[in-house]
Amino acid sequence: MSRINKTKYIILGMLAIRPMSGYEIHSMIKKTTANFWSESSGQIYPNLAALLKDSAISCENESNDSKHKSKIYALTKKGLEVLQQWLPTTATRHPPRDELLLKLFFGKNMTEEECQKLILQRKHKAEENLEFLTSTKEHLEQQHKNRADFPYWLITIDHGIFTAHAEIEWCDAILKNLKKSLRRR
Amino acid sequence: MSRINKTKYIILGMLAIRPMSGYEIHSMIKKTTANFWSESSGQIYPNLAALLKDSAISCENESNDSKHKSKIYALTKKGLEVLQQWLPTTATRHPPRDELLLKLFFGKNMTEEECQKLILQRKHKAEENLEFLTSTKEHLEQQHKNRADFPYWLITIDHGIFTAHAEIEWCDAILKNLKKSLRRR
DNA sequence: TCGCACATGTAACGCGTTACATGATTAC
DNA sequence: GTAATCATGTAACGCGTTACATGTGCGA
Repeated sequence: MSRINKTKYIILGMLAIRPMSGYEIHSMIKKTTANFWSESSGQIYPNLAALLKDSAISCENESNDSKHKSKIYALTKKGLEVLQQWLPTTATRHPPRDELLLKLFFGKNMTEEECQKLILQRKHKAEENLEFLTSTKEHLEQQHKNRADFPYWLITIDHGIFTAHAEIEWCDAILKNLKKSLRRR
Repeated sequence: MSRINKTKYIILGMLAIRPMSGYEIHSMIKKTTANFWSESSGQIYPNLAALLKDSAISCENESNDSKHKSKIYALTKKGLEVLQQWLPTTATRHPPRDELLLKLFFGKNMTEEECQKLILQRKHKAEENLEFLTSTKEHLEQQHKNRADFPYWLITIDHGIFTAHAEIEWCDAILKNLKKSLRRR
């Protein structure tokens, strides 16, 4: 039951921002929700077709200004209702999968140097991510401050920032412990 | 490529702790790695068979003391090598999926009360989890302090604790903002 | 002209969950 | 007796990724 296809909802949500082509939806997802949600085109196009069939979205063939011709989809009244019905329902957790933690759980079977290396990789990723999120936040505050979406987008970015900070602190804390035990040998 | 079956590795890792039955592996996973990794029996049993075929594990039918008869699996030398080869390789990220963040990203299409409710649900979950992790940590420190596994298990628990704290702080921060804007209406 | 971004799609594949089947033993 | 736990498995299903196919327009 929890394995229900949510691609439809992210499509509806994106089209609630403004009408878009499938390609635009995909790039939007990669640009804005990459930290907490991803979709592949292999999911998007079939779901667009299904939503169209259910008349949750409408489609207009547009060759906008002699440029690339694309299918511009728009949310219908029914589509908005479907979205609004889903949004307030309790968010289900899909099973967690953090490969680094799994490896560290079995860390006894590695050298401590190998452990250290894995943790450092994670730390670097978190630092990069933090930097990216911070600059995205600034950009958002400058460019889209007055959009109705703005406060909600900020919420998701802040989540990433809080999480990245925690990740870095955790890495530092356990790296310190590892160094201690490495020195003791 | 990144969709490679990791169930085999968690099985090998668990058997590196001590020989176990499939059922024990499953309960162990539910008890110890639930926060960052889960497996269903539909994954475990077929993978046990595959590992046995590859002679990465061995199997002994044991009816231990007239109790339930179960198949006790043990890691072979080859199995340990497979595990040790995998562990130090860079941990790959599987695509993230956080349904709450997705919903909040589209929060414009909800009432702020609905948003608030969703966030509170998350906060409660994080608080419960934090409590559970803290008591688990205490229990571990009392009971398993001298196991070689202990420091590594602690690392994964600490990750959960750091993350839960961050989650709670984030919830509080954005709830405060929501309340402000609710009051402004 | 070569590559990149734009643009839409399909097919294969397999991972992982859910649900079910079966049966023993223990505890109330 | 009947519910819960121990214990092992299988089958269906579908989600999601990867890879591929196809083609346009633009800039270096």
